[in-house]
Amino acid sequence: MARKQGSHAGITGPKVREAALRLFARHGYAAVSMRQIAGDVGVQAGALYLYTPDKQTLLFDLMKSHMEELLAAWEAADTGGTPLDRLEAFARFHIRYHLDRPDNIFIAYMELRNLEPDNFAKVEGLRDAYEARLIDILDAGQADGSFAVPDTRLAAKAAISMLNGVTTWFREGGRLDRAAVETLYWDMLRKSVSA
Amino acid sequence: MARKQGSHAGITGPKVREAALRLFARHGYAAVSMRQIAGDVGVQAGALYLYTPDKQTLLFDLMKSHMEELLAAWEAADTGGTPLDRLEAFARFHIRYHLDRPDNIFIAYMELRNLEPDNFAKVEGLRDAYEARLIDILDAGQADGSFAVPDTRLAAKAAISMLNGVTTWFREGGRLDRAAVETLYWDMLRKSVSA
DNA sequence: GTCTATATTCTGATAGAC
DNA sequence: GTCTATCAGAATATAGAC
Repeated sequence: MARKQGSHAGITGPKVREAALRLFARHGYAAVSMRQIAGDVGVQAGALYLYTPDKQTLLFDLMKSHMEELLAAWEAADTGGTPLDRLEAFARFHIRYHLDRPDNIFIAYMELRNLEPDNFAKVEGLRDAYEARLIDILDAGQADGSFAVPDTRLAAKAAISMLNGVTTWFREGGRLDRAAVETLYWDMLRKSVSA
Repeated sequence: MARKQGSHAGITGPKVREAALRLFARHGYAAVSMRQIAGDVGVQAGALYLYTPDKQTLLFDLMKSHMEELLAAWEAADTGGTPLDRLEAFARFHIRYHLDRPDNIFIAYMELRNLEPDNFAKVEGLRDAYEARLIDILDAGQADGSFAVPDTRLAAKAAISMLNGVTTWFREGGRLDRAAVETLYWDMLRKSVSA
């Protein structure tokens, strides 16, 4: 990365990232111009290039940061216990984390195809690492008989797809509140892997 | 729609739609230029405007057609029976239909944000109509005690999210074949709504 | 039914003033 | 650290020849 690291670490750098995240999530990477991002931040288009070498790197940095923070947050949230305990912790963590950051999950799952091959491979690796945490839990439950999951790799993908879906429809102040949604999803997930 | 209906109904019209579908699914609506579509079909960019009034209408027509065909196909596939029978039919139909048309579901769920408000409302209405078919099945099962689904609207969304996920990772000739995938997903869905 | 040519606007990115 | 000015190319869409 050719960005001048730290030397412009004022307030504008983070604002550029925030604006890019919001706009990419809302309209898609390809549909958003550097001028739009600049306008949102309140600077001219040329000024963006003080904070990122190019548009592609801006997207990649956002996705990479998101996945790394997601992984670190789960490591911190995983308190151990029985496979069932851990699966519940995972489900509730995943929903809560993503409802707090709807823009992040949007770009993490929808802009993969706009990454250049090298960047794609790196982000996909991080995503696989996160999925592997869930597979480990399912394997443990399958081994001790608390789950009946014939294919834990497929089940992990199915579970994450289901949980991710919540961000596409949940709206604050709607028919169901966060706690209710969290519990309803956990209830379905728990039963779906039950013995 | 200002397109000259039928008068150019040779072979190029369908080819334009096929190329647009494939390219939009692969790279995203905003990232694909009319020149790329034209190049893929083997005509010049200007010639596309004989088959569509503009790029936006091309996207909208693809999404609308897909949703209408999906609805009609399910109406034909729904053979009735117990709620459990119908849910199994729905799950297997949905997976099979979408694995046969990966490009369609890709744009149907990822390009909504690129539709203009009027077009968005129409496509969302069709999507809601499809979802309503699943809600009906869940309601019936909840009423006769064969399912335990406290919130059928949320459950329908969760189920469709889970089933849709299959298109993001399934590859022909991979570790699992279609029949195995279909059965594994159905098994999870069945348990997730079980009493 | 497709072509070439073109109008107009926008794109990502850079140079250099202040 | 942000500005203005600008480059070179690509975007959608149209006009009119054949």
